[in-house]
Amino acid sequence: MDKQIDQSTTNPQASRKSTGLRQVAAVAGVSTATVSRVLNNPESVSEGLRTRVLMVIDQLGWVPNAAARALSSNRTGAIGAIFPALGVGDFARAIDAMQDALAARNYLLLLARSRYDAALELVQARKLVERGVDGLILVGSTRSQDYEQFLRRLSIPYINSFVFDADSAIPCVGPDNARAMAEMVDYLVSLGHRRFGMIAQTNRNNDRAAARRDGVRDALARYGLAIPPQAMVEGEWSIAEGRKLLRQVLATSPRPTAIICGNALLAIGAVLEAAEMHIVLPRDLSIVGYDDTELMSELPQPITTVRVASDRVGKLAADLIVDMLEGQTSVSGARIPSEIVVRSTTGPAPQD
Amino acid sequence: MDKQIDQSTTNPQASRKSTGLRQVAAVAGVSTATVSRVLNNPESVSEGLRTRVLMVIDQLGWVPNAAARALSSNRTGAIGAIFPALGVGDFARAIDAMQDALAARNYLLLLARSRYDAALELVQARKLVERGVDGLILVGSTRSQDYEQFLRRLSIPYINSFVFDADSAIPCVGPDNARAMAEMVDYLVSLGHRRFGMIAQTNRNNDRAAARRDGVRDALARYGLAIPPQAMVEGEWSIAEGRKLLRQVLATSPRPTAIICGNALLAIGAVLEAAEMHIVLPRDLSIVGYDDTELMSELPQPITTVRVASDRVGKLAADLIVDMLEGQTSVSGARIPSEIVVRSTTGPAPQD
DNA sequence: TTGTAAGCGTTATCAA
DNA sequence: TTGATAACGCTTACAA
Repeated sequence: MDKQIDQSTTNPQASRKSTGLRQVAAVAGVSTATVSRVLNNPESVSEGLRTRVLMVIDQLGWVPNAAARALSSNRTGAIGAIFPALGVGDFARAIDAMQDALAARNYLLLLARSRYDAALELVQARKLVERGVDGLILVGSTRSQDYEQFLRRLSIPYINSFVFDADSAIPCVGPDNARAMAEMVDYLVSLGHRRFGMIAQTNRNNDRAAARRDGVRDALARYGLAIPPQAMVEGEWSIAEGRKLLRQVLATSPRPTAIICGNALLAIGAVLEAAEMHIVLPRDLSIVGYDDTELMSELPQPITTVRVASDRVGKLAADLIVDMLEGQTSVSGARIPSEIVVRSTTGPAPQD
Repeated sequence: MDKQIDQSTTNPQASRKSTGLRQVAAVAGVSTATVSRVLNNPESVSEGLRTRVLMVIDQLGWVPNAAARALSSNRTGAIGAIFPALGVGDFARAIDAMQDALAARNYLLLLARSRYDAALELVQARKLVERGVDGLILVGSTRSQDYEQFLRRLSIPYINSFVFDADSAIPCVGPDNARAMAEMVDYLVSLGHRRFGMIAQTNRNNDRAAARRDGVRDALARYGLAIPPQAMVEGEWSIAEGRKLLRQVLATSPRPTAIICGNALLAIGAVLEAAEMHIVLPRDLSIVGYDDTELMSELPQPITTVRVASDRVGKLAADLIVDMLEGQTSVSGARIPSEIVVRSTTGPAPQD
């Protein structure tokens, strides 16, 4: 009796440890090294042993312990990404694509959110590094000194996304925000517009928004034009703000004939508010946005906007960082092209 | 000279290993156990040593290695969550709140996406468990046999979110989907509606959508009413589908006077399409949605809908799973209340 | 309150 | 191709 009861506890093989690589090795009658090789370097094991080990693994239902693996190999197979927001337009699409691309190459995506807060972003980066991510995907390219220093000391690769700078020392994957906006300005000027307003996305810790604003400013300057300070306002990311800010911009005199919005929701808000003010687009006013979400084309008045293939940003960023880790020779960034999608909110400038 | 130059490389202390807990201990003149305690159980260390150790940690810029920690303690401090989609309405809000709540309690959120695919969800769950998550937050409560078995064998806790079932053996945090819809039906019936149509979200691997549909059906049955098969259609999650399906439902005869949509985008599409068909809401037709995104109230015609505090779902789910891990006594689920938000798309049923 | 030292479950080096 | 065995960087009995 006693013996039977105690068996599971006293039997050294059974009791010592739950199923682990050691147990697999014991049952298969091979060394632990061989089991490990079957997983990480199957070609280096003879076929006979390989199939035998795989059978035992399956039979025992063994699942390797990621922590032990990470500790021993100094790699986790996880990539960290820090986004200002996760559920928002282009980021959401990029994240989906990124996750798929990483999964396809057997990496896990660890997501963090910085809320457009520089200090929080550094905290998040630290946490991800603690977790042992093998690489880091960041958004933008402008950072604090502390942050720069932290990154430089890192022994893991990282890249910038949603920006593109050919001269950057670290790889970038994204659109050229300034250029995209410059193209939009070219288009509007070609329609005869000379008086502009802008409902920009706030610049706070957002170099993409800043680049878009600069792109507009510089492009206008090339035509000898400028946006008067009162007609240049900023908001975050909401329809309500777009509505409010449109009224603000239209209150300036002389009234702009074209208004450039810094993101999709601001543009939607502006267009909806214009309708409520009985302003007819594009007869009385042209409005454009940035980012081409489903809403931009499905609302009663489809909105002219800049389209960036965010899913390509995500996929390429993921592939790039993995390439860097796996020692590909040619790892450089990529400029994701942007295009102007002309819809019904833009037309010739009204005659004075 | 030589000595100075070589110091950093030959000094055994400096060269042997990069900064680790051992080095911190050496520099602070304490044992490794004390350093560990300072991090994990600060009260058990005298104040003098504690501050000394903390200074050294800061000075050396030491970052603990999560893998080693996990291996040694058998806890990772990570919670896994699997959502059908990440960037969509209520899930996006819940994820944000979840992440904040977990961070506040020093846990990391590991996100995975199942795309409403049952097989993929099980794969994701396996991966998260391999990674060593301490707990799992799932969406819904209906799963395949394999999946159920996998979860039962797990030694870590898990919970269901976005559903509520008081009788469930495992904790649920979410709204009562059926009840929310039943309340909507009560409201519409009280307005005199008797002929209903439904643009449901597809049921495929989505027990929330199924519950909402059942909720509508059962509530109508209590009034002796039913939706004819042709007036019951389903779509995924897009404005375009909402538009198309509205036409389909309105083509049935007799024409419904009230149409219930299974999610926000379907409702928005239906309302926009109605406007294009010159159908005046709510005079000619009432339309309601589910989920209260910003768009539901900001579009030209604000839409009557069900509001669920998704951020509370996220926060409570996070707190609940951590409570379970930290051995709180009373861990039970929570029903998150829902409410009907009446806007301009609903009114008395038109007279025949 | 503090220290000693034995793991935790893998990988990877070296020999065979 | 395979096997022994020493790390990997922490946590945690147990002892002092």
